[in-house]
Amino acid sequence: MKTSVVWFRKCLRLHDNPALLEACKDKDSQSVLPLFILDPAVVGSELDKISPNRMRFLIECLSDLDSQLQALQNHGLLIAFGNPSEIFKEIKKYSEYPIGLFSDYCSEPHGLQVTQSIQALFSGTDSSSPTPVEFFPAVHTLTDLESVISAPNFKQPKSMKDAVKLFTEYFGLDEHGFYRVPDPLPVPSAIPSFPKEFSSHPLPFPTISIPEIRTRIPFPTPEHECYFIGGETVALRRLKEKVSSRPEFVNQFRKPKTCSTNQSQDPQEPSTTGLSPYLSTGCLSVRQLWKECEKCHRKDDFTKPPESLHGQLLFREMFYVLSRSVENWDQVNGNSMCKKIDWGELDENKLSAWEKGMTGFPYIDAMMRQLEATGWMHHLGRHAVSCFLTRGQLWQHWKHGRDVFEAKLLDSDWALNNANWLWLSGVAPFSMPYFRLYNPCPDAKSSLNAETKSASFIKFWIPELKDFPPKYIFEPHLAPESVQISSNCLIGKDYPRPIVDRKESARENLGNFKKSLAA
DNA sequence: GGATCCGTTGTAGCT
DNA sequence: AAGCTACAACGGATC
Repeated sequence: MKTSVVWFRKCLRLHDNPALLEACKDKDSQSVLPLFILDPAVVGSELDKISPNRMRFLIECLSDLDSQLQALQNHGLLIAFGNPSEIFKEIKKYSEYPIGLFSDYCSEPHGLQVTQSIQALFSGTDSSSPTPVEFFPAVHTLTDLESVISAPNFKQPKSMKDAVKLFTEYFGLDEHGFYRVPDPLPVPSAIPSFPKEFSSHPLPFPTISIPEIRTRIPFPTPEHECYFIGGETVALRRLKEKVSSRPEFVNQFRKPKTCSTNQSQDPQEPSTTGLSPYLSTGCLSVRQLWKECEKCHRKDDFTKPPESLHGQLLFREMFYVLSRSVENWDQVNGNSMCKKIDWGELDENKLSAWEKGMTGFPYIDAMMRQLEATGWMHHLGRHAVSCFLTRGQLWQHWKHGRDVFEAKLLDSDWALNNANWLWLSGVAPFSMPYFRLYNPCPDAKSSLNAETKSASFIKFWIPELKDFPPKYIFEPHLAPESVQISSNCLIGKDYPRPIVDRKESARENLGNFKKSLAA
């Protein structure tokens, strides 16, 4: 007889959760302890390492998980607050029965280190019989990263072509040419009872309840900042609404053609699926999403990678493979995927103008204010603002932008965030001609903005410009003074002048980039 | 081994 | 409105 701990790590859900399912199926599990650990190394000891909005989203994920567990068990989620291996040390000592640990694999450096110390803890000589510890692979990603990167012929993928080759070999193809991705696992029909000694308080390790966490972060968040609500329930509903019930949308999906300035009735509803925050927190299984897209593809003709939704997921997978196999993935030094560019000294004013959405470039500023307020930004907006901050206009080191995204994005993901900054700043050896810049003022002629629809997006996030004629909305400093007066917004007073000349800075930066590459 | 091709999603200006 | 061409011109893979 044993107590099985199901440690929810990067997988805050009941569906397609092998750790939970196996713990429930295990004949020796006389009780199951569903556990989440709030790790100060991740969230900060004052819960201030990530933005309040990200904390808010996380709480909602945990709260949803808790109520779903309660429906299947006589108890809900236990939330511990501290260093995971210390907590497991205490759990082992305190538990009435031997502990079995069921969890999911984590590929991030901190996660790997934690996994290692826990494995050491459970294989220690202090217990008479070895206790089973299992970290299930291929839970947060489609592939088992360890087996991918340890394959004898493994080569780090640098393009979609490489990635397709790698994943075709890994999965194999079925008779219709689809990858043989296993079906997602079902939700367990019942969960063995909660171990009773863990339901009495206090426990010999720090715990924290959801209401307690709420009191410790700045609340309430204004309503318009809570567009994405965390949790598996919302994730599965969104999956159905955005993907499963829209085969035409899925089959015709072309990422570069989607609109970055959300032109639907709802100014906050993305033109894409908006599922990324649910993938990063593991409220939604990537395998489940893959399979739902595949079901659509089986009905009709469909777009192909890299533009398709499957293509987007393949990039995600490729970046995960790289993040696990490239040493020092988030560093400049010792990172084989990072070209050395002389970014010079940090310019606090430029960085802060960028972060606050006060650069005087409305498209850039609207994107950055949306990020600050809601924790989300369209992928092409991310391209534009990261290019703008680095090789495009402001010539600031990519790591500063990376840190801002890391703290604020609801879909923050260590592997992907670093990958995208390496790529967009031009330092990664992925195919990306460094001279290919994004225009921070994409005007009405550009394919990005048919007519003046984007103006409503910009006005929504930059109320200073709400009366401005769409003609000048991307470059308001070019509006004649009379227009500025009648639009109730004087440029340089009510809204900043552009902090750099966009063409001049681009020309200069291109030269600097070339110089650094030649050096 | 020099030429050529191509790269997740560019931009500007024309028809 | 969508599609074409020119722009500028890297670096790795392929021929």
